[in-house]
Amino acid sequence: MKIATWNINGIKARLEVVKHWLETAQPDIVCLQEIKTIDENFPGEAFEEMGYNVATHGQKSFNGVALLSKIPFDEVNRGLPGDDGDEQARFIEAEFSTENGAFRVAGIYLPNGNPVDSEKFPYKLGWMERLTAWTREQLANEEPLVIMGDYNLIPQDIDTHDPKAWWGDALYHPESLSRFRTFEALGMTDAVRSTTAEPAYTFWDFQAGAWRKNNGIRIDHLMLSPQAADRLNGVNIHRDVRGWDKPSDHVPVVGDFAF
DNA sequence: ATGGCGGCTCAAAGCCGA
Repeated sequence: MKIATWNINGIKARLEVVKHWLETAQPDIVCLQEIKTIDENFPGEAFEEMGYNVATHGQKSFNGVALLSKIPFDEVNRGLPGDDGDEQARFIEAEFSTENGAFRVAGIYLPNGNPVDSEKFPYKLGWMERLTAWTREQLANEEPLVIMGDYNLIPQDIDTHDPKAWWGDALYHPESLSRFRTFEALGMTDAVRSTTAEPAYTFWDFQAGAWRKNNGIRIDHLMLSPQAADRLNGVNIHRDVRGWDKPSDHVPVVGDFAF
């Protein structure tokens, strides 16, 4: 089963690109981030015509996540628990069942957190702590769990073309990394890094010729519970998509699982 | 060399992203 994450940077501007990618890649489950629209305006019919079930957690103008799945949802939950005052749409998760058992998939758009001297940075850190708390609860179920999305986090030097330039940014900051290490220490495996030691970027800025110069960073991740990691056959970053017409600044990351 | 974008919106210039 192919399970994918992709920050599309606006569904209105990206619908044709997303449809084309779905046709070529044929993923079974996809989480989209930054749909940038309310649920009512998400073009769910376009994906239903392609055989997907659709669930969204949208928001006007900014943020917003969606799940597309060729197998039916057993249950869908929207919003990251732990802060009733958080109105940003950044989290959706669903339970699925197959003849080989149940598994859970969460799609996240983790806050950027810049600038670090603003209220956005503690919001990011708090969001990461809430994600860790939710994950700790889920792991007690001992089922395959994939938490994937735009983490807005650079795990190591190798995940950026210019570590010195990025160090101290909210995406590569000791406080952000501290929360990420705690999350990993629960037993969550970074799918890409578990299969390659090479640089493998997932984002190239629209500005400054970043794509042409391969000035990328790796911030889109599939993080796996032990039971999901056991069933990982492989993972691919579809970097060619960055070179298509009207691209997002992120590319899809696809895990292949023995579910 | 250095700077270079793109999507969103009360629809123009301002906010946001990473």
